[in-house]
Amino acid sequence: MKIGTLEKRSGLTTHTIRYYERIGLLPMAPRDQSGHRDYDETTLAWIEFLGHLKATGMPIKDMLVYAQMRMQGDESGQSRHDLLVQHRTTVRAHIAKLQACLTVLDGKISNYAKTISKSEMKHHAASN
Amino acid sequence: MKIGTLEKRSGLTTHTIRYYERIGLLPMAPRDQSGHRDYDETTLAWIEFLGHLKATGMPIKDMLVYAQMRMQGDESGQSRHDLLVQHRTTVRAHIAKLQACLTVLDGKISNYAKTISKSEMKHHAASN
DNA sequence: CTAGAGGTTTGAGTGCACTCTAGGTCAAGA
DNA sequence: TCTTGACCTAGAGTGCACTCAAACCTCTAG
Repeated sequence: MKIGTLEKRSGLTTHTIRYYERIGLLPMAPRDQSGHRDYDETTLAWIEFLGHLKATGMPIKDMLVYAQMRMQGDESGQSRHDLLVQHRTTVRAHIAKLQACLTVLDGKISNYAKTISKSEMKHHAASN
Repeated sequence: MKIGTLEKRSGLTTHTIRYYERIGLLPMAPRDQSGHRDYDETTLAWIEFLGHLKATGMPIKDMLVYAQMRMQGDESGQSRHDLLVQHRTTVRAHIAKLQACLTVLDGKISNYAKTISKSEMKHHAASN
């Protein structure tokens, strides 16, 4: 698969794909006879997983650590497990915080709703 | 209340407080005779609310819109309400996405856990 | 055979949200 | 009186995660 295809299938731009390779998030892609990158399906799965880490707020630094361990092979299984467990804790805390904020937001919104319906009543009364 | 006190009570640095004022997120604080900012409790409440917007991922641009409406006074009640309702939708979607990612993460983690316990069994068998 | 689409590299530029620096003023305590 | 510390302004610098530019190469269709 060429980089343009991967762009369409992964949702990353070619710019970002090359950038990820440059910094080590993606392994150096094998090149064809004319020097063009040639990807297989596993890259797509890896990018998808990186997307999950990114979506849950993991900084690139940390993804890099995970990527390094992944390149080290099987012996890093425990460390990768630990890193993900650690990250999961962070994500859970983040969700909890968002939900708390959502509650505040709800309160604020219903406050506005009350104020608005009151001012509607006033207008209604005035127009009678 | 002086800016140093507000720093302690709000959790923002004085740098950030002045920056927020510069860009219009905080109203120009009244100054005392020597030109120092003098805050009251309402500023603290406002900063706290800004914190909720920030924590839920609202960009400063949007907070600025809300801040402008707030300065316009009561007539902006409806717009402020609408903005918050809009934002709430965004936040809910964000939480849903995080939870979906969390599920993926859980799957990955239990996969690692399985692999690790298998390799433990192998080591155990080898050491027997 | 030539235009155009898509690939390559290195390095510079962008947008966001701060964060810090330099150079100054001012009030209170030793 | 002198020093210390908290405050002031304008503007420069930082870190993150891209994003784009310039100059070049290579395959394919008309």
